[in-house]
Amino acid sequence: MGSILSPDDRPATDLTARARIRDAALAQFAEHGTKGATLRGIADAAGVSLGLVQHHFRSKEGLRAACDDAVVEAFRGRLTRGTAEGTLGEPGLLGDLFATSGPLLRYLARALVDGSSTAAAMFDELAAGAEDFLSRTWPDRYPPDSPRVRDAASVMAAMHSGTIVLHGYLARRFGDDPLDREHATRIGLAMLDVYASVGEFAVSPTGDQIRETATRLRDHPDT
Amino acid sequence: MGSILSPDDRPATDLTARARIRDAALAQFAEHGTKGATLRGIADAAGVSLGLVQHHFRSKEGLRAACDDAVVEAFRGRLTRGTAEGTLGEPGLLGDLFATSGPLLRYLARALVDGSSTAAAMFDELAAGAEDFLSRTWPDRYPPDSPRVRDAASVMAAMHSGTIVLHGYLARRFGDDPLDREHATRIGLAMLDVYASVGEFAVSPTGDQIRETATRLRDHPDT
DNA sequence: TTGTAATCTGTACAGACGTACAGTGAGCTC
DNA sequence: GAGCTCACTGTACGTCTGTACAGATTACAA
Repeated sequence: MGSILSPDDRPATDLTARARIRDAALAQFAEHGTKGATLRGIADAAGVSLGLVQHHFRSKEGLRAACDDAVVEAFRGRLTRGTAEGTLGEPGLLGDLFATSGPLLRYLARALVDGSSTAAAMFDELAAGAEDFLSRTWPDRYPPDSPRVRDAASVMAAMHSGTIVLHGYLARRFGDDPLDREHATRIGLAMLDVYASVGEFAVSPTGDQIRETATRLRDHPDT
Repeated sequence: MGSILSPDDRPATDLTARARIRDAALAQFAEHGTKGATLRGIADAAGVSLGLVQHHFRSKEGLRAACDDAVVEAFRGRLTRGTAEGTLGEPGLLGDLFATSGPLLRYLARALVDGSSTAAAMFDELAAGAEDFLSRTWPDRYPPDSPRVRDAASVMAAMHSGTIVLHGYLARRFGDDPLDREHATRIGLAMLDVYASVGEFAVSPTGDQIRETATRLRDHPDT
């Protein structure tokens, strides 16, 4: 049934037509966006007629909802487990996430921009995990529910999601698509490098200076 | 002429029709994407007829190119200056970037995902700046043109761009849109927080452990 | 005033889109 | 084997889209 959820080696013809349509929709939505993808294009990619797509999913919105469901189904275990273990916000999870099936992440990346409620929920879950991580690791710096931890966690979620949303540009610069399983860890390792180095920079005198300038600019927005 | 480039206080009716159309297109493209925005919707928003849009920009692609030109025009000075001063990759520039006109950044964020050559060039410029910054600040860690600095700079560019691309989610969580000038510095300050803290984490024993796991996973991709 | 170019409007058209629906055939039950 | 359900196809319809184009209006130069 899964096709994408449990990548078996069976040829595509062995899949249910319904699953084949959903997989094709996942790819088309990911590549062309919600508006750009067409039911006829999806039907062609799945090797079925336009009518069958309607028969199984009623409408375009219904098909999109089915794609959303497939994503949450695939990520549910991973996310809830991450939340339970309290490791959701730690950088390691992102690498784990990258190890997941590429098509799903590609779809999620587009859905994040096209604005689906599922993607929004996932972003919030990521931010909540980051908030928990920050508050747990540096309780004095990030008191739970403080504005500071809320801002930092939100931005952290956006930065990490950004590497998924913009994976196409990374693929172009890397030579390999980082969303393919064999190069999944490459983003994670680079992120560790960035954090280690720019982290040094952030606590350096120059970093303090930037922080002061920004703070002054925020409190006294003149010139 | 500028309208967006030099925000004067004159009412919209004082602007050239051509400039009004371009401004409306910027906003519509930013909100609905290249595919989702329609020439009729743009014409309505600008208060002109559909025919006039064609007259001034020939085609939808022509209008999009004009929007791209407006963006590079607005950013050219800023970016070249940043490159000359060698400050393009430093975190401070992002705050500077955020202080620019909101509509332009919103358009750029969408263009980055919809895939315009202009957006791609700007991403590359950002990555090149980050590469320069890393190599200049930590020459031994990031030898110029090494794979390591290339990976780190690419991911850094993606993370920073991510805060722009996903600004809608930040706006929802912040309560204020961070792309409005008065809250421009909020993202920058939060980023400094994230870098300072996660930077500590990245060089901690736990960070080393994650790095080792990821490296082993990369070199020996078995279970 | 006449002529010419630029600005601007309205209509018309071909194609692509989502959706509705009649119809076909295979499998299954009673 | 009659009846039924379900997977599946093909066609048709109304709407929306980008584009083309004729014509009206204005600005300006000769």
